[in-house]
Amino acid sequence: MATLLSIGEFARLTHLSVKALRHYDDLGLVVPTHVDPTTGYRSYAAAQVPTAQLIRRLRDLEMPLDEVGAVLAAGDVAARDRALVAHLQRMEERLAATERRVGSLRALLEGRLPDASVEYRVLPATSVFCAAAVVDWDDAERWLDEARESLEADLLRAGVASGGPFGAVYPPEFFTAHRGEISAFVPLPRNSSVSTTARAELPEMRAAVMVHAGSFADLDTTYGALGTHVAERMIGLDGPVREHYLDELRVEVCWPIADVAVS
Amino acid sequence: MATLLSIGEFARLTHLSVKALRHYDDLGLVVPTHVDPTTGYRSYAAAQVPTAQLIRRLRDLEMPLDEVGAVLAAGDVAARDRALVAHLQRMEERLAATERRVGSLRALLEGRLPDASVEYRVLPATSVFCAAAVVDWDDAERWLDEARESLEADLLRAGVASGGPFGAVYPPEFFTAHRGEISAFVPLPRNSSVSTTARAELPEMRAAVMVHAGSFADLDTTYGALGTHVAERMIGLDGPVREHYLDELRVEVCWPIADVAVS
DNA sequence: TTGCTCCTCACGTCACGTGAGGTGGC
DNA sequence: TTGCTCCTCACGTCACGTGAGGTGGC
Repeated sequence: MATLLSIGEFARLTHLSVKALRHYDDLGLVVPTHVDPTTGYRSYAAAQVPTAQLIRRLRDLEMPLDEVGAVLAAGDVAARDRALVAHLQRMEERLAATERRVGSLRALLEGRLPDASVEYRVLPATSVFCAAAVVDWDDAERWLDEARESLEADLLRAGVASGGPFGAVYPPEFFTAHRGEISAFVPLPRNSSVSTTARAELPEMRAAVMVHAGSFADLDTTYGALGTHVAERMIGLDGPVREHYLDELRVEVCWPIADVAVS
Repeated sequence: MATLLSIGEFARLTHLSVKALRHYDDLGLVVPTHVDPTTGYRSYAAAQVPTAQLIRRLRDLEMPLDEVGAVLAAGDVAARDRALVAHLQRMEERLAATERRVGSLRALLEGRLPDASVEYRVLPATSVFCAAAVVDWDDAERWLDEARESLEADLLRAGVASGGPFGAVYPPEFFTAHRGEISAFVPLPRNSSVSTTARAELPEMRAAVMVHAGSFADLDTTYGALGTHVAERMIGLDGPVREHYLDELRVEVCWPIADVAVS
């Protein structure tokens, strides 16, 4: 004879609102043990309190409801813990991103803007190992990290050293629609003869180049300075932008420009 | 002769999506300096880039758009900085809350549940200084802190010491609808004769009492244990719950029960 | 002429919250 | 009989994203 609780009582015990509980019922996350067929009144068992407490904690940590469902449905403790650890890791990443963004806001307010100079350059056609995928704006950094690892593993397998810094190509849609096909690449040494499916050729490109130094959260200021420079001189093209990741702190941004450009 | 940029170019310079830019135009946050009357094409000035960069940073930090608008419209730097500092402070509070919640999740998963015992007690009618307001669930902790400060200031002004721990009364709706009229109170000494508008009488109350020790993020587990205890014995009433804040770590939760209850 | 960017609705997303309008149990 | 809790739609919120369907400039 289990103790049954009305939805209002269950709400008070679990600190979940009645509206939230009905929503979780609709989604099948916490289904009342009994529903009166004529009135529709929900009755919860006291044994359902721990489930509700878990959901509340996961939601407090902003886990999406479909992932909450996966956690609840996880057959064994190991599968459940994997999902939980993955979420906690994402939260930590977001936390670190927030700190960088606070720094970036401070930098902007204090007028610490990039003062690097613009240089015109012809990037020669280059053989590369390349990985491409349609990626959402917010997933780009994560994807890029993975692509880098994968490409460096390819280099190792092929037994060649890289012929230059890791980089990526971003098409216009990536900036306008915050989603587009990014290509990540590692240059091969000149005259390298490896041939795998990952091998590709980057075409020659005339570019206005600016080196961004500092946090990636500030990268837009370099885009602003470089893009404004190019727009004022009316030499910009609509083509893809190339970035070269020189080291932890410096990114070379290469903005496509017309042939006519001179320094 | 300022440089004009199409919405696509402006998007690439600022790292804001075209859809977001149109949204900000609709809200009047970044209005293009020129809109073609026949085609509706938007043209942005290079001078609008810094505004866009500020918005991007504020949005990255999850500032709501109406507050962003207030920041942009702030007449002087002092007003702008007040709004920014207020937001950064809220972010820090949320960050601290997240850490507490991670701890709370760990505690639940590791089975570190409250094992305090339930005690039946008659809380006598009490004279108090009282502050009440309709408060949303998420604002409750902040409101309670303010109320406490204000009530303690009242005590000082009246020249009396408190007659017991600070506390609050929560009506059923507060738990079921996550919004309701909370009353915060400080007890007055017995036979105190101060009379101000803030003075009120808390009625006598029969209660099942459990002391919660630990983080407030875990308070629901005590509610679960206490509420289950009361429900199993069918002695619970639908009245308001009273909490007494004994010290930084301990809260006394008083659940209303029927007269018939005995231990 | 063909793409391409750009335009404006209208609707979708996510996790509920907010009423409207109505019914059963004490 | 009167409140009270509970019920089910239907729509609102927030900051955009996702198409649909269409037009101007090179």
